[in-house]
Amino acid sequence: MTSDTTLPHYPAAMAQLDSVGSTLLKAAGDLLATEGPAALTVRRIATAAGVSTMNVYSRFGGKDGVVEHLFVEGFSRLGEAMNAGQASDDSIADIRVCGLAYRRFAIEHQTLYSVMFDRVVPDFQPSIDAQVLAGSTLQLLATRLDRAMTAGALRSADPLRTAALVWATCHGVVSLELKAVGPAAIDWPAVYDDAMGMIIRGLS
Amino acid sequence: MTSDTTLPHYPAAMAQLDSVGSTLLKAAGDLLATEGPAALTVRRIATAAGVSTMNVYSRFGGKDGVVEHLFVEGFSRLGEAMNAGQASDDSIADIRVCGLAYRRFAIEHQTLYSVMFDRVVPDFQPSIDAQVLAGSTLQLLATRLDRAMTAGALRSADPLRTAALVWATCHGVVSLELKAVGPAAIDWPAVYDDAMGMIIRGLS
DNA sequence: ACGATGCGATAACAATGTTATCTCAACGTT
DNA sequence: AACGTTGAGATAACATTGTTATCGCATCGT
Repeated sequence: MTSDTTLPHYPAAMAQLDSVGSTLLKAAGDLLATEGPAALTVRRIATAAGVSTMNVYSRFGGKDGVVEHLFVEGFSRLGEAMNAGQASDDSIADIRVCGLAYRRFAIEHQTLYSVMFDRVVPDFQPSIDAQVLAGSTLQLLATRLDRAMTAGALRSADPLRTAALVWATCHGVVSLELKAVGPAAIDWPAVYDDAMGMIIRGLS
Repeated sequence: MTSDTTLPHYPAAMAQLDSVGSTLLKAAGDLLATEGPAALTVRRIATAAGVSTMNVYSRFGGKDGVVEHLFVEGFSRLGEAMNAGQASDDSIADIRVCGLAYRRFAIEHQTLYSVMFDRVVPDFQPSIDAQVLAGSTLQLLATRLDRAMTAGALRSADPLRTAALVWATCHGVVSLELKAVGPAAIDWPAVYDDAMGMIIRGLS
């Protein structure tokens, strides 16, 4: 629903992409989604886009440039997903909705999520700008938490630091679920629900 | 302190390693710790150990075999670290000590931690046995939580599921800290303390 | 003492990211 | 209008990776 409006932190670099550049990016995204990070090779991206290998270098400066675009695009889409549910009169319920949207995004876009949060592409390090943009996703959550605090539903605290805590908790559960560490018997969706309950109770 | 005793889940494969094999493993571990996952190449491991490349294949079946050994060794050492503080009469304090030991391990062994929890080595997937062993680390935490529950310090719940929740929370905070996502202004050690407080309060 | 066997080192191979070379079409200048 | 220049893009080359094949030679059994 926010797709028709301009996102506040949307990367400027994405706007000045020509047709070949955007085709390459789309091919890379599809490749990542369908075959995983191992399929993200320069040659496969180029051939999937129907252009020659060198375009990756002239447009993006190399493989890492493509990955960085996927990285920032991932955070933009994550921000959209968390922002989908609008604010209601129940600030606690809003936080729950936000958390569930977070998990849904991670599950539905596992490989993209792994590019954003794991070091799945060797030697790739997001630029400072990209990291700042990634961090700005926290503001969404901080705003929601601040509202819950002023409404008295949560105890007062630094909203940004609290947002980091909530984010880390959600990320941790999703992360372990996706990596399948721990006994297979663990009901991770239930653990995620437990986590949201623990967050609400622990911060009240 | 448990290094002179047999660990319950210590991988049997490590016991039947000859001198060359253990030298290779040591070289790989040092390489990983000092230069990061990118330095973990078959040739560098072998030359660092002073043997020829083929030994990696005859001993471990390839690079992934070495990585799997580092993987299970990492979880064994993590288990040791979390088990270092013995049980006291304050079950809540024990849990805090356990959590702090977890963070210290992750910070002190960042690259090993990334092998254990990020997909930092392309195409490496731990075997089922290794995953089970990794999951068994949860038992340590589950035991501590169970004691706190029977002592009345925490509300009753499935200990294993609660352990998964606590583990995921700690992992999430450490993980985001190590990856430096989010604003640089965030005081992650403080967030970690917040997390432990939230856990205790949220599960009481 | 001689042949077989098997281990290990060297070399070869496929695939990766990246860089260099080369071609040729489009443009400006006279 | 013709010619030199420039620049983009494709092909090919290069270094490095994991892995496999080949070959030599020591060791063991008979």
